[in-house]
Amino acid sequence: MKPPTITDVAQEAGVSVSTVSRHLRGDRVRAAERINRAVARLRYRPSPAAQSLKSGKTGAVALVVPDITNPFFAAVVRGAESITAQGGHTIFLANTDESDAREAEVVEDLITRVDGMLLAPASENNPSPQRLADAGVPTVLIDREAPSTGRFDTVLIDNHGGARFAIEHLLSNGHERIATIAGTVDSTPGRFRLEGYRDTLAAYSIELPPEFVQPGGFKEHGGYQSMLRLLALPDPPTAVFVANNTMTIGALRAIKDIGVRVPDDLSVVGFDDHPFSEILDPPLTVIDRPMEEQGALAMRMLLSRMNNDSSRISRRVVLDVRLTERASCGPPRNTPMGARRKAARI
Amino acid sequence: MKPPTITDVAQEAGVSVSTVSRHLRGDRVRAAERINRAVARLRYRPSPAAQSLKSGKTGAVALVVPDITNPFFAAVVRGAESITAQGGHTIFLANTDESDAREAEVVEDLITRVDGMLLAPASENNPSPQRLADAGVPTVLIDREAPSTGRFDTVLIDNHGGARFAIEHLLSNGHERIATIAGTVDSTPGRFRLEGYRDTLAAYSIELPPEFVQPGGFKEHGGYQSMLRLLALPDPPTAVFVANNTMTIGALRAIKDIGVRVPDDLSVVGFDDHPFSEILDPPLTVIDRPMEEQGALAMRMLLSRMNNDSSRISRRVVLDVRLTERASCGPPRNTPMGARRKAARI
DNA sequence: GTGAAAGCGCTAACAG
DNA sequence: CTGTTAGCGCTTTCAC
Repeated sequence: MKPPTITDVAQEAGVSVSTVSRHLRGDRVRAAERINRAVARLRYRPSPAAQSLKSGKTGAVALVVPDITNPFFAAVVRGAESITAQGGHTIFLANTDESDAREAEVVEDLITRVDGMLLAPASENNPSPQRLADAGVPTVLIDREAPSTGRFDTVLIDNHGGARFAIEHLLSNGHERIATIAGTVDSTPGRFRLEGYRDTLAAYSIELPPEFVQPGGFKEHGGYQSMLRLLALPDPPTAVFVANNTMTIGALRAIKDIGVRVPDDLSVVGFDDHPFSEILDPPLTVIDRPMEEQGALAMRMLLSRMNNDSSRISRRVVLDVRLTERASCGPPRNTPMGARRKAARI
Repeated sequence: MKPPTITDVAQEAGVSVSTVSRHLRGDRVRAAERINRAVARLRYRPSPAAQSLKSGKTGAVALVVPDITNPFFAAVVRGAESITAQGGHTIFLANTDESDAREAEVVEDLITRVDGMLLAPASENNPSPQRLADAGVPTVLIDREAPSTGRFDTVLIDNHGGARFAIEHLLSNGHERIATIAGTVDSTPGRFRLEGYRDTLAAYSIELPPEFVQPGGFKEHGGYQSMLRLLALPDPPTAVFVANNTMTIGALRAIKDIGVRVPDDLSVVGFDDHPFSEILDPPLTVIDRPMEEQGALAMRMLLSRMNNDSSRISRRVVLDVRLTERASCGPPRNTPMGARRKAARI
């Protein structure tokens, strides 16, 4: 019942193991046909363990993301897979659930099992990229930078610009009391989307109370809680920029629970599109980006690193984002005088 | 720059490799402290390739699903991970995109890399489970059965009953012209949800035109197209049962595009809950099930198979589902006489 | 307790 | 073009 080995195949085909090995790896061999038959008859499958013990290559790459449920990361996976499809690399997918601790475990475990890694670190003060570098595992960072910036190939998007687009869109609708539900602030997208929010408001000389920035940790529940707090403010915002799609789901649930109307009572802009965005009532205005391309690009860069490119200079790509306007934004409602007065005081 | 081996550690600690090996696997050893220090200093990590070449075990299990984007499968993953967390098994996740061909590739590739597999086959006439059985890889099927039913441990849900709950709910609202957007009909859930629909209608002596069954292939786009076709019928249904969550998204998009109102013009019941279901307008009535439990249970069964349990009899678990009533169903609207006449003719 | 040594299945010189 | 052979890093007898 033990699986057949290359020796069994060699015997069955009446050749030596090296001939079998050569044939399997593509060399021209006389006994090709006989070997094929032997392989088929025995249902021989080469042992990856033996292969990688010998060659030092595993034939696999890992793709580690904070949240597979998020359609953004799902798209990244598709993009990455589209590149490996033809070439013979297995992709191992792993989920860290936005947790540094979980990521450390996962990376530690995968580090010896793969030839390269695509990683979207849970946070910026996260040792994983360094571990990978120390272990000599080619690594490309996706969407999030490493503490020691500049040392890794990275595929980012223009988070700061995206936030700016969102805020300016709200501004152009006449809003000033604009709040944000921020992501994990020590992650690249969380940080820059928040900075984009702040810088844009500052550029328009708008000052807002600190409670207008609510942390949502990129999780649905965080979005829900944050929106609840925002809505409970004595002087609530007339517009909210939510820094990712999962938090937006939570935020909209809170909005629904409270009975606030969008966009009449509150305008909303999300970050990252989602299949559901269009069927919401009203459809959601979002900042969108080339998701699959981000995954595909990252995989191409990784493959190139793994193949040869040992250049010391790391590449840092920043992809553009754009505003997809739907119907969740409108002019601010008439604020009661009391609210106005308080607003003026800030 | 080569990674340190167990020999390096042995040298550094001044003991033999076997002592190091023993210590690492938990045996009591005198030089424990010294070995630990050597391991740390050298940053030694055992080579999984060498370990599994020797032991025949990979320390990994695979979890292969048709669509990671689907929150149902995401929940299954969480459930499965919750079981392995403590124990030392790496989980490799893989996506087959509802494709038999892709699944064959993925399974073929993983078959030599793991000690066991959790698989949700893309369809019932799919050779993968058989391949796994032939290769002697312990396998537990999730949500979908194998052609040779009864030979595999399987964790299912009551698809037929779920469909019945949905149809009876619609019936109790006064609907008779009930259509369905079916999933992949050659997959277990697709088949039984459709049979549940048919059997329930038959039990109430309701006959409907064949166009009332539209295939959606479990994909969002399929749901969209199917709903479009349903709505374009000269005599459209007053209610629709959509056989999974992703198709429901597509169906609702079509509904929105056409301008049909839910539940006024059309009542909708979905299968499988989704974070978005609650924030839709109206919130969606769905058939719900214990998703994480399905994953956790499957993983427990797999682990038990891998550990010892070589009993020939396979276990087949069927979990209950329930109707989560929200607001997407109501009484049928007044049908114009023309429609009535045609309906009577069927 | 510990060490020496035999392989696990495969690849890549090396010598024909 | 083909066969022989030496390991890759580790676990596990087997003797001590």
